[in-house]
Amino acid sequence: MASELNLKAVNLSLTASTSDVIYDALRDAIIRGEMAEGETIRQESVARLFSVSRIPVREALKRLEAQGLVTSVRYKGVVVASMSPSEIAEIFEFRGLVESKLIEYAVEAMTPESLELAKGYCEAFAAETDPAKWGDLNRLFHSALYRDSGRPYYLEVVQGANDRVERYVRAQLDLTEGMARARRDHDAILEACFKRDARKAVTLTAAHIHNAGQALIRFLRERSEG
Amino acid sequence: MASELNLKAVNLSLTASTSDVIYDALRDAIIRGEMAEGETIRQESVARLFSVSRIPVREALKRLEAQGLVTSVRYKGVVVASMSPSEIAEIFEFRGLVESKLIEYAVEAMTPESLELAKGYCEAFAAETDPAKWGDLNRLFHSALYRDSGRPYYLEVVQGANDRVERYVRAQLDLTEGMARARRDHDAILEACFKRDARKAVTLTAAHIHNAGQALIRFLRERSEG
DNA sequence: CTATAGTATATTGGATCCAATTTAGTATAG
DNA sequence: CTATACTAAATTGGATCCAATATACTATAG
Repeated sequence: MASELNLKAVNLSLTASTSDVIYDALRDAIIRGEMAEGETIRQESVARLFSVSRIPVREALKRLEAQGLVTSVRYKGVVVASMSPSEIAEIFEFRGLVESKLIEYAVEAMTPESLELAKGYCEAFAAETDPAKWGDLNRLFHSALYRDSGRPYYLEVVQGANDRVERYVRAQLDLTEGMARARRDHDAILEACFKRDARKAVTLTAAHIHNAGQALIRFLRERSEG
Repeated sequence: MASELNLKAVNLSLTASTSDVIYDALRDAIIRGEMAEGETIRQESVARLFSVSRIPVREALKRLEAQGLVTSVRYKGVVVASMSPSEIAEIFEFRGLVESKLIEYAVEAMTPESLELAKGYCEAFAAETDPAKWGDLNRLFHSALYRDSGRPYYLEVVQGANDRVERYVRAQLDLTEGMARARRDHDAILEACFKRDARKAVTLTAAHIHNAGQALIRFLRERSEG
């Protein structure tokens, strides 16, 4: 009978709870840099924003805390986590280690669809003129590349690492050299993937992340001085 | 005046909330394998256990969910997460990748205190006759080795990875060959550290984790068949 | 006797209320 | 005028209550 009514079957057990919606929204806002680091998040103001009580807000905040995106002090509140240059450097180093492995595993297994997907994002990234969208396209491109790695846990960990530095990556891309460099790097990595040259893809990926990290640290140091 | 009263100064802001206590207790129980995988955790029963309301229990569960130690389905409840052999294998592979790097960074920087600490845990592990304590000592030994790596984020990630497989590692150590092998591996790794032979420590660590993973997977397959 | 519909119970998700603590503001002693 | 003690407001942590949903149970039609 459902077929007659032309209904799309959705598993209601898996629909998002209020807490989930708030978690996603806050995570997004933090990652995108829409909330300044160190800014305190008031339970009541978030609750008002979504017209709900503080209960689901608190649950969302606990999850964000577990992911390291906010830090919380009892009876004082939670603040958007901030990272020192050395912490940022460590995350980039870590990403280099893990994402190199991911691309190695993925290149061999990469399907034509994934290659086309990556190509699409790569081109969209290069063509995009709105800086606000660079971050998303950058991430979509890399995700497409790692898609066939067959390593869901690695992907989960890398996502967590990227979440923590995403706001800084976006800042770095805004630098004209940052974006130009990223475009060139992406083209080269994509080409290596098309050629099934895992070795080269690994080297390029490691260098890509390393360089982005270095440029970012330089940028942050300059900004803090000047 | 505090000095006269002979009080120990503690930062009250940092004391554990009810939610924290419950989180720690549940995490511990899950990791140690005291709760069977697939077992559902009822908010009310946990709340009664600690003589509190369900609110802090729910917050603790959200954190556990964010760490992947439980999975939750709306209106049904949360269950202790279970892992397939391939998921377990992936985690061991991942651990090999990251912990190899950790030992590499640590060996160069390792202080005499850390070496002594590791030695102490290594000996305690080898001498321990109570299988229930093997898991703790095993982890303490490895933590001591990585302590001076200067990579807090790596350590955080490795802890998360270990949390997910700890219960299986404990099962594997219970096998007589498992424990014997672990003792030998630990001795060799420790010796390499004392000799400041980073290269060797890396190789041995990678092999140690790889072998433990292999033995575990074999054990799990045998058990599921027989 | 079985399968289905309907009902009661158990459980989770969220709202509201109260307690504990911090923070901002005010008064007062020196 | 400044530093400290006190008070009031704001904020978080937790308890209790209600709503939404799932599960177990019962009755009934066939």
